[in-house]
Amino acid sequence: MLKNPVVLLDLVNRLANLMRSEYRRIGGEDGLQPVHVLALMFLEQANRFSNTPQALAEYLGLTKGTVSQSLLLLDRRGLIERYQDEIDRRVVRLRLSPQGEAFLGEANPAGLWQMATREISANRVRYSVSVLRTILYELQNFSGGPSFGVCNTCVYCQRKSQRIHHCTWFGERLSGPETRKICREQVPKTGSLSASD
Amino acid sequence: MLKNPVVLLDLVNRLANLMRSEYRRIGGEDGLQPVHVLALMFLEQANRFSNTPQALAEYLGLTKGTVSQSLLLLDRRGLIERYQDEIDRRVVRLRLSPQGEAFLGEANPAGLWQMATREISANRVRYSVSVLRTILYELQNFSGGPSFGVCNTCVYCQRKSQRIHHCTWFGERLSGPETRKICREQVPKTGSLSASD
DNA sequence: GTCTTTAGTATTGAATCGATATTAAAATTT
DNA sequence: AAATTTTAATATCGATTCAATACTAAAGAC
Repeated sequence: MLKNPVVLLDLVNRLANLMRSEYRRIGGEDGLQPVHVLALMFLEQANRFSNTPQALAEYLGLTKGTVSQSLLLLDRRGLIERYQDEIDRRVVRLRLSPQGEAFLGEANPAGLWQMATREISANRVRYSVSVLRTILYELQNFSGGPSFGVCNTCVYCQRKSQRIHHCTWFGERLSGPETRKICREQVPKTGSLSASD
Repeated sequence: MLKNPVVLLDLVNRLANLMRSEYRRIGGEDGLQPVHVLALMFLEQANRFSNTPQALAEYLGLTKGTVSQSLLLLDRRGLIERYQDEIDRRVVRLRLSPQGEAFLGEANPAGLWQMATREISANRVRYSVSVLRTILYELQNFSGGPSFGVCNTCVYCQRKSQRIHHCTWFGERLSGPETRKICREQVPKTGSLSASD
């Protein structure tokens, strides 16, 4: 007897397995493993508070030592750049190199997914996003890690005017595009969690 | 700029990463890797047309050689049993051993997930299941593998009477409990795909 | 100024994983 | 019916991931 939440878990597992195969296929041509493709995808989306090895390790659910190795490889291949943080000099910042961006542009790891979701209405996608986001938030509550949500759905993200946003967590101004990236400190607004049934 | 389907993909990836960590934590006490826990979970749910190494390989998105190694380990640990198919003697059938069932019962790999989804209404879960199932079906259309859905949502599953179901694909009778397991040949009914918006 | 904490890296060993080759049974063709 | 091809699964091997441990360096606490 299969209860519905378990069916949902099974679907998430299986979808992730399928996409993992896709990442393997895509990365294989360049000698990259699935985890490398996932890392590049993360760096493409991470905002400036979340582009560190530590954040990536939490996102992937791996140890920082393991992730350090993967980053070494990506660095050797010239797909990412590493630079020291100005203020806290222990912190390493990561960004995609032009080659890294070119790789993502050509390989397009989400392409298969986009084809598969093409026929699904925006409403249904939005609704599912809201449900999965709730689960993610609850999961991280129980297991202690950050939830990595999109900035503009966060309680700390305040809209000051047409173009200016402000993060009350980090106490910094945010540009419009920045608020559409992924942040490790994101805490979802209750509004964005309980979409109408 | 993040489009909504990509946000959904990101959520699926991240949820799967988190659950993978959970599987690692749970299996670690018994020296099992995440992939072993996933395999046991699959065998718990697979119906009698889908309990083979081949099907497991397709489910996990790995090669059959790789999966063969994992099964060897699970067999050595006494967590699964392998037996030959009566009719096609190339085929190996797999099932959980009593120890395997005991492990899943105690470790409860989906426990964290069930806690995280406890507060989410059955409607919202059902709706999300329907959306993800559609995506899974589309994904497998593009990439060629089977979709592994629950039997009773399949076009081939015919209800003959109160208790008797019939699979028009394999041409065999199915018991009620069997129709709630996962099948590799499942093709979702259109009804179960397009839940109302 | 010492101690503790935190971010990241190096090293090592176990385990996954794919590629290739092989075995054995079934299906197909001639 | 014999030969060929296909299919399910396993064995071997080498490359790669990954965790564990130890380590360095910077920041923060006392």
